Order: sequence, then structure tokens, then C-alpha cells
Amino acid sequence: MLMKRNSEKYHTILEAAIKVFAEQGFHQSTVAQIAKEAGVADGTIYLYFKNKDDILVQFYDYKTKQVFKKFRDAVNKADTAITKLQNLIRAHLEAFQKEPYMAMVYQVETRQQRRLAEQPIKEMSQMYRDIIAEVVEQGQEEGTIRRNLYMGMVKRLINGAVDEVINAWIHTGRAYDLVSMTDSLVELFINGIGSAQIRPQH
Amino acid sequence: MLMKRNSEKYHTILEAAIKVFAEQGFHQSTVAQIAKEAGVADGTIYLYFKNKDDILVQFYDYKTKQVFKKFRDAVNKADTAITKLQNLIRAHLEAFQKEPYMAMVYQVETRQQRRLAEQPIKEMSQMYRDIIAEVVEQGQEEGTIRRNLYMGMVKRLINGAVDEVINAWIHTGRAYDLVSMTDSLVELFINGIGSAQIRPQH
Amino acid sequence: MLMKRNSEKYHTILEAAIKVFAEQGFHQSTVAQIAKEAGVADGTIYLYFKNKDDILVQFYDYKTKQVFKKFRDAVNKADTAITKLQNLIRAHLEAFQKEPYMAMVYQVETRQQRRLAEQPIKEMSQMYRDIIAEVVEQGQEEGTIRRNLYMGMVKRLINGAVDEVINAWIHTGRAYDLVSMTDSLVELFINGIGSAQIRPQH
Amino acid sequence: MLMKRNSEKYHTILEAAIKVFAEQGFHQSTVAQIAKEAGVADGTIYLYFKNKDDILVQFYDYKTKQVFKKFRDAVNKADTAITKLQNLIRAHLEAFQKEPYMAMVYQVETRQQRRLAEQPIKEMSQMYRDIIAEVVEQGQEEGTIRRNLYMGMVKRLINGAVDEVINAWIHTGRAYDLVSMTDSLVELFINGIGSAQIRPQH
DNA sequence: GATGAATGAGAATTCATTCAT
DNA sequence: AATGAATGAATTCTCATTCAT
Repeated sequence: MLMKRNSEKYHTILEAAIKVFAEQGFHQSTVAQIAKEAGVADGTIYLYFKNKDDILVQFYDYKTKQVFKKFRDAVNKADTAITKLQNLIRAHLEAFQKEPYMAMVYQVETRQQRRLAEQPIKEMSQMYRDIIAEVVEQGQEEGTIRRNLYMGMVKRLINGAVDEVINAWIHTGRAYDLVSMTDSLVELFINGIGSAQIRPQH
Repeated sequence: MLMKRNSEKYHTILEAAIKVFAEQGFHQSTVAQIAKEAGVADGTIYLYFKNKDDILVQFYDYKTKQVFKKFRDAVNKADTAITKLQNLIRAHLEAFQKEPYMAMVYQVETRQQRRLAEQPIKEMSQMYRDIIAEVVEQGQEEGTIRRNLYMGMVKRLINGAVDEVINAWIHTGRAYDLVSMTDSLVELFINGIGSAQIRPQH
Repeated sequence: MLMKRNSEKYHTILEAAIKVFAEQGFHQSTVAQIAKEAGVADGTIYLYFKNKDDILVQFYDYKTKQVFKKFRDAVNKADTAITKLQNLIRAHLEAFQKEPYMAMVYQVETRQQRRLAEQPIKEMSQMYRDIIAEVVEQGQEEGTIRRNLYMGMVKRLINGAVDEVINAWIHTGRAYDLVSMTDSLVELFINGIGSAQIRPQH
Repeated sequence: MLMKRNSEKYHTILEAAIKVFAEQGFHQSTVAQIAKEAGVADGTIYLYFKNKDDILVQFYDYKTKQVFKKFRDAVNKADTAITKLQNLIRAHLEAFQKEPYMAMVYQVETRQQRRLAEQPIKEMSQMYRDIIAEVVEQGQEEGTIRRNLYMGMVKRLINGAVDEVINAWIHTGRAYDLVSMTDSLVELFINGIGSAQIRPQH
């Protein structure tokens, strides 16, 4: 009943579940499949997780914290806003490229869930946007990022674009190097698509 | 057996289904719930749809075509690339704001589905990206959009950002006017977030 | 509500039903299929038949009486017991060969039914066995059929063998002439398979 | 998933199913009824059988092989063709008398099935007819069975007559001893119903 | 702790039958 | 009389969860 989250079996099951969820989707996956993938009995799952939903909740809680720590570290390693932004996005793409099952579950199931696992997801998205806000504000102080920005929109722009880049990578069978997208993505954020001709004169 | 797609009841059921899917998600929704919402017997559903999956397929086939026609019309109404882009995004936000259940289903289920309904979804995403490519190329010829762009990335930027704007609107309970986001979104696409100071000199 | 059994439509539906039952079996057949085959609306069936079961009941009542009249006539046409037996069996094989759908339904569904249609079936089997008894008794008086016979067994021998001959014909795709089996079948009934060597001496 | 066919519960369910099928017919029987008769939960059925059809398939596969082994043994125990035939028929009647539910299912459902379980059924009927052919040929060599026989017809005669004897026994409520029919049945096969007067002179 | 057989609630789907037109 | 859309009871089957071993 204690549901130990540090035993080896706990992680075995969690990784197996992520793989199965990635391949089939959460709802299409059965506890029996997860158990088989993990090499344990069906009932064993319930020694480590309250129920099927809880596996997804734990996934977000565990993977997410781990990943977000990486994001935070990546940002902290840089000094200027622009490099911070680059580091954030590179870390994001790196993390998802390294663990594609996690990426697939994250991209697909995050939108699906209603109450289930909502808290961790919201926290995580919030954290992500907080980092962006922080970086943008620093850039504005440095003078590298312009001031007349609607912050909410900037967060959505960056969050949405990265998300879509990952999505496209998944849907094309992960055939290319995701991390190498970093620079052109950041460059687009910074410069937009407009030509010099139409830029407002500051 | 003929599955008439123009009868009133067909549309009643489809709208009811979209509402139920929006509220509960496709997999959590039962045919019985849809029938109840539509005010028909369970069996009646099967006079108009092959099975539960088919409801979603029909939704994409029907709503999507309808919406995409609007997008195309909106784009065609404008002359310059920038106004075309503005019209596209405004039409997108308008359509989704006007039919929030459709928006919710679309945002959530599109990523979920594997084979089911994949063809229509892919076609639709493709069409969307084709329009963007077309507009961007026109802008490059006009000189309003810069030439050194990786088109694939531009599509993802725009697609992803609009998607995320809609997502945020849904998750905050659709409390504000979605369409009014158009201008600041397009402005961001055009100008990016960088200040004049860091722009490369052309 | 009068369920007229002499209208043209009544027979159209009955024939359609027999065809469908023959092809799919009674339980696998749907009222909708029968209606389609008959070229009428589903509901029309219920103007002529109480329910699905009733179609089968009517089938036995109608076809059976018709067929049995033929059997009786065939028997009456002959004088000696042996020719009567030959005529009976030839009439049987002829009737079933001529209407293979009827044959298929009769062979397959007769055993299946429990209460449903039991009465007509029993009557018909009874009638068949009565004819056999009658013929055998005549033969015994004529001296062409031996006297020390257990009549119940003789009936089963003849009934069962004819039945099996028809069955085999159906299962081999009705590829040969069924009626031509008559003579060798009757010959077997009369002479058995034993050689002269083992016959008891009378 | 392993569908263990040697566990006690497998047999409990199979016997329960046969009983229910015998009483109601395959199509009229529900999985719930079988489960109740077997004293297990509905879902338990599916741990041992793929689906409802599979129960019937297993029945044929299991019972049939078992019974046919008995037939073969009975035949092999005798030396002369006539005693072989007697043994075969006695073994047949004994087996069906001993397990009347099996008998009822076998007699009724065998004709019904189309593709379902067709293979085992055909194999079994074939095997039966092969034994008959074998015995008859031996008798012809011994001189106890006459040579001018159409073998196909002999098989149908014997198969059909035994079948009908069993049928009659079932339909009269199994009120008498089935096995005791053996001798008079065989006697009929051997001698036919004709009197000495009409026998062809060899 | 681990197992996996057993459970039974729940869901999709079919189809005989009805009835308003 | 005829229609065929609508009904909803009935049935099969799945699978998360439990619990005796």
C-alpha cells in the first residue's frame, strides 16, 4: 500500500507503460499489456500504482520534474536572454529526442486528459511559460528583446512552435535530428518572417 | 444502410456527438451518451453512422471541409501576403470561436488518433500548410517577407502558435475574445521578438 | 391482421425467405435481408407473417403439405409395394432436387427447431413413416417383403438413408442428378449388403 | 490468453456449454447461460475460449476425437467384416447413449454450421465413411458382403440409418435402450427388407 | 511481495418489431 | 396496404481490478 516509488520495479513498470502508451495511446493500452512489457504479473502493477490512471499521473510527476530540472539548468547555464532561450529550446528538443516514448506520450496524451493528471500538467506548462517570461523580461532589460510585446502571446508563440516542431518530427517517423532545429527556430522567434522593408522604424 | 448524410437527424446526432466528445473526450464518451444528448435511441445512431469511430471520421470529413473552405475564401479575399496571412488566422480563430465544441474536439482528438480518420486529418493539416507556403512565397515575391527562410519551420511556427493560442483559450474556459488575438499574433510572426539592435543588417 | 396466405406477395416473401434461410441459415438471416430479397419493405413482412419464426412455420405448413401430396400421389400411382417404394423415393428426390432452397432449409432447420414449428414437422415425419409402414405391410402381404421385420427400424432405415443421400447431394454442391440415385437406393433397401452366402435360409 | 485446455475449469465450462446447447440449441444459448450453468462469471468463459463459436469448435475437436478413437478401437477388436460393422454401430450408439447432451448437440448442430467448425465436422464424417468403406471391402473379400455395390450409397445408407435411429431416440425422450437397436439395424443392413422370393439369383 | 485466475460492470452493436405517414 | 425510420431489449465481449495462494 505504500507504493514505493524508488524501487527498481516501479521504474521498470513506468518505462514499460510509457512505451506501451506511446505505441497504442493511453486508452488503447491495457494493464495486461503493460504488465507483459514490464515482465511482471498484472496484479503487480497495483502494488506500485493505485490504478491505470495513476500510471499516467506518475509519468507526468516523475518525467516532468526530471525534464524540467534539465530545462532550468540549461537556462541557468547561459547569461544573455538569447542564449538562455536557445539553451531552453535545445534542452527541450534534446530531452524529447532522447526519450521518444516519453515525447510521444507527452505530445499526445497531454491534450487528452481532463481531470486526470491535470495538476502536474498545468504546473509543468506553467513552469515552462514562467521560464519564457523570465527570459523575455531579461532580454527586454538587456535591450535584445523589444519591449512592446504581449507576453502571453510570446509564450504561446514559443510554446506552440516548439510543440509543433516536435509533433512534426514524431509524425515523420523521427527520421531526422530534432536538436538541429534549434537554431532556425530561435532565429525565427527573434527575427520573425518579415523583411527589413516592412519593419516598423523604432 | 444508406447512412444519409443530409437528413436533419444526421446533423443532430453529429452535433450531439461533438458536444459529448468535447466534454468527455472521444474514448470516455459512450454511444448511449451521444444518443441521449441527441434525443434518439441508441440504435438510431447506427442508422447514420457505421460505428462509434465513424462519427469522428464523419466529423472530420464534414466540419473540416467546411472550415477549410472558409480558410481558402478568406485568403483569396485579400491581395497582399500579409493581409492574406491575417485573414487566414482570423478565419481560423473565428471558426473555432464560433463552434467551440468543434474546436475542443479538434484540438484534443487530432493528436490522439492513429489510423482512425488519419487520412482526413493529414489532408487537412497538409492543406493548411500549403496555404501558408503559398502566402509566404507570395510575400517573398512582394518583398514583404524575407527570403532566407526555412519554409518547413515557418509552417510549424505559424501552425503551432495558432494552435497554442486556441488551446490556451479553451483551457481558460473561453473567457475572452479569441479573434482579437489575430493582430498581435500576426505582428509577432512578422517582426519576431527581437529588438532592432540585434537584427542582422541586410 | 388477417395474414392472407393466398396473395401473391405472401408467396413472394415466403420464397424469398426460403432462399435466404437456405443460404444463411434461419438464425443468421435477418428480416431485413428477406425483405430485400422479396423486394418489399421490412414492415410489409409483418402484414403477412406474425413474426420471423412464423415464416418458418408457414414454410413447413405450406411446402410440406404440397410436397406430401406429391408423395401420396406417387405412391398411389403404383400397384406393387416395391414400385410404390420406388415411386415414393423418386418423388422425394425429385421434389428436393427441383427446389434446392427448400431442400436446404428442410434438411438443416428441421433438426434445429425445438418448439417452433414442431407440430408440422412431426406431422410430416409421421406421415412419411406412415406411408412407409403401409407400403411395407402391403409388401409383406404380397410376399415381396419379408415378415420378420421390426417396422420402426425399417422406417428409420429408409428415412435416414434418403435423408443422408439428399444431404450428401447438398454438401457436394448439388453437382449430380439426385433422382438417378433412386434405383440403387431402393435396391439396397431390398437386398441389403449381404452376399447370398450369409443369408439365413427361410 | 493461453486458453488452457486441460484445466478442470475448461472441462466444466465445456460440459456446461454442451448441456445448454443441447437444451436450447447453439444460437438460442447465451454465454451468460453457459456461465451460470458452469458456475463461473461470464468473463471467465473468455479465459478458456476465444468466443462463443470457439466453444462449439472445441466441442467438436475434443469430443469428436475422443469418440472416434472409440469407434476405431471397436472396429479393430473384431475380425470379420460383419462383427466389425456390428462393433462400429454398437460403439456409436453406446457413445451417444452415454452422453446424451453430446448426442443432441452433435445431431442438431452438425447440419447447421456453415463455415464454423466445418473442418473438424467434415473430417469426422469422412473418417466414419472411411471406416465403413474399409469394412465393406473386407467383407467383399471374405465373401460375406456382395460385390456389386455402389460404395457411396452403402456409406450413406449406414450413416443415414444410424443417424436416424439416434434422432428418433432423442425425439422420443431417450426412453429406451439405444444400444439394443444395434442387432436389428445391422441385420437390416445385411439382409435388406426383401423376401427370398424377390432376391436376384446369383 | 508477487502472482494470475477470476470477476462483473460496462460498452458497442444488432435486429426483430412497431407505427406514424 | 405499404413503407422504412426509429426503437430499445438483448447479447457478446473487454478489461480494470481484486484476492486467495
